[in-house]
Amino acid sequence: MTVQDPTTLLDGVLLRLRAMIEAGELAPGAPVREREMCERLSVSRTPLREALKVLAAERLLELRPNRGAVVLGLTERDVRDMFEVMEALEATAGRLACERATDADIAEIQAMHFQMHAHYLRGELEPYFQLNQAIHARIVAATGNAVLQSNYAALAARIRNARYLANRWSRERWDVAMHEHGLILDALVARDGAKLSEILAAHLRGKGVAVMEHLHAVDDAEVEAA
Amino acid sequence: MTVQDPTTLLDGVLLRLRAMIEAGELAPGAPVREREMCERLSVSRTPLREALKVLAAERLLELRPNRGAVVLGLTERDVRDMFEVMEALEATAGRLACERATDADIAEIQAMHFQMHAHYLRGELEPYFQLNQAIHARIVAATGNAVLQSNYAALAARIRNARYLANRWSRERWDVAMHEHGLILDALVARDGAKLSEILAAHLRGKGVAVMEHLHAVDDAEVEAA
DNA sequence: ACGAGAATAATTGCATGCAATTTTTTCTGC
DNA sequence: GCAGAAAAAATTGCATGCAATTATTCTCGT
Repeated sequence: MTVQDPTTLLDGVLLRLRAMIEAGELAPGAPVREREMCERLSVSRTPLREALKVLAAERLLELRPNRGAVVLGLTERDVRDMFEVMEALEATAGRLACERATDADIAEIQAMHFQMHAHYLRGELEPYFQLNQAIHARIVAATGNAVLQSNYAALAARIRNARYLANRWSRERWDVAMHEHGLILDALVARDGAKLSEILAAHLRGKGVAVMEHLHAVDDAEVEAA
Repeated sequence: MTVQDPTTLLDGVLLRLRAMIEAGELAPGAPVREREMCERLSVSRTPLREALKVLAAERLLELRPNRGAVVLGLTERDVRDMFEVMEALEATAGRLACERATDADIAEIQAMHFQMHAHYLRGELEPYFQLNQAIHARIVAATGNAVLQSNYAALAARIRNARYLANRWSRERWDVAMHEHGLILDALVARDGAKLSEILAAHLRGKGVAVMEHLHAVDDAEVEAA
C-alpha cells in the first residue's frame, strides 16, 4: 500500500531518469554507473538496466557494450538534422491542424498565445519558453495524428536536453519570434493551412539558425577559454 | 569462441524478435510469453525482457503490466497517421536529397530503379517491393540527415508489420506506381528538389489511399465471413 | 447443469548472484 | 623515475530465485 503511482518500477525509473537528463542533472557525456544510480533511485539493477535500454532506444543515452551508458549530447549536425525534421513535422501539423482542429482547440491555443504574449511584454523568459513549447505541442496535438505527435514530442525532448539552446536570446530574435507567433495564430484562426504551414516552417528555420549561431558562439567561447 | 556476432545477447534477441514480427511469425495481437520465447531463443528472461521493453518503446509491442506483452497491430487510424507523417518525411527527403546527394548516390538509386523496373516488367512482385522500399530508404539516406533517416526507418518498419498491405495490388495501381517512380528518378537526376518533393508526396498519398482501400476490402471480407 | 468463489497453477516484476570483461592499482625491470 | 606487465578491484551481462499478481481449475450450492 505504498504511494507508487507509476504502475511499475521501470516506469518510475524512466520518468526520473528522463527528468534528470532534461534538468541537466545528468550532463551530456556523463557516464551512468549502474550501482550508483540504483542507490540514488532506490531500485535494483534490473529495472534500472531496462530503463537504460529504453532510453538508449530513444537516443537519450548511448550504450557501450561492457562499458556502461553515457548521456548523449548533441553535435551541431544533430541539431541541424533535428531542426530539419521538426520543420517538416510542424509544417505538416500546421496544414492538418487547420483542417481538423476543433474550435475549442483553437480557442485554447489562442488563450495560451495571449498568456505567452503577456510574459513576453514583461520580459519573463522562462515562462515564455514554457508556453512557447506548449503552444507548438498543442498545435501538433490538434491534428489528431498520434504518430505525428509522438514523433514530434520525441524530437522536442531530445532538443530540450541541449539546454544551452534555451536561454540567451537576442532581443531582436525574441521580437521576431513573437511577431511570428502572431502570424501563426492569425493563420490558425483563419484556418489557412497553407499559410500556417509556411509560417511554422519559417519560424522553425529562424529558431534553428539562431540556435546554430548560438552554438557557434559557445564553441568560440570555449576555444578562447582553452 | 562461438559465432555470436551480435555484440550482446540483447542485440541478438532484438534482431530475432523484430524479424519474427516482420515475418508475421508473431502476428498482431499474439501474446509473447516470456518463458516460451526464452526457450525459442535460447536465452534467459533477462535479455528477453530488456528486448521487450525496447520493442515496446518502438511501438512494435504493447506491454500490459503484469499481463505480458502483445504484438501491436495497426488500426486504420494508425495507418492513416503513419502515412501522413511518412509523406512529410519523404517530401523533405526529396528536397534535401536533391541538394545534397552525391553523384554516386544518384547513380546507385538509378541502378536500383532500373533493376526494379525489370522486376516490374516480369511481374515479380516480391523483389519489386523489396527494391521499392530500398529505393525510398536510399533517397532518405542520401539526405545525409541521420535523424530523418531513423525516424523514417522506424515508421517503415512499423508499417511493414502490417503485411496485408504489401501483396494484392491492382494492376492499374502498380502501373501508376511504376510510372511515378520514373518521375521520381527524373526529378532526382535533374536535382529538382521541389518537384521530387511533390512527386514523392503524391506517390505516398497514392500508396496510402490504396492501402486504406485494401484495408476496407479486408474488413468487408471479414464482415461477410462472420 | 451452471455460476460464484476458493484453491491451484502459471506468469510477471524485481532482487540477487556469478562469470566475463573492463578499469584501476600495484609490481617489475630497466 | 617510468613504461609496461600482472594482479586486484570494479563494472557489466546474464541467469536464477522469490514474492506478487493474474489466469485457470476445482468445488459447492442452487
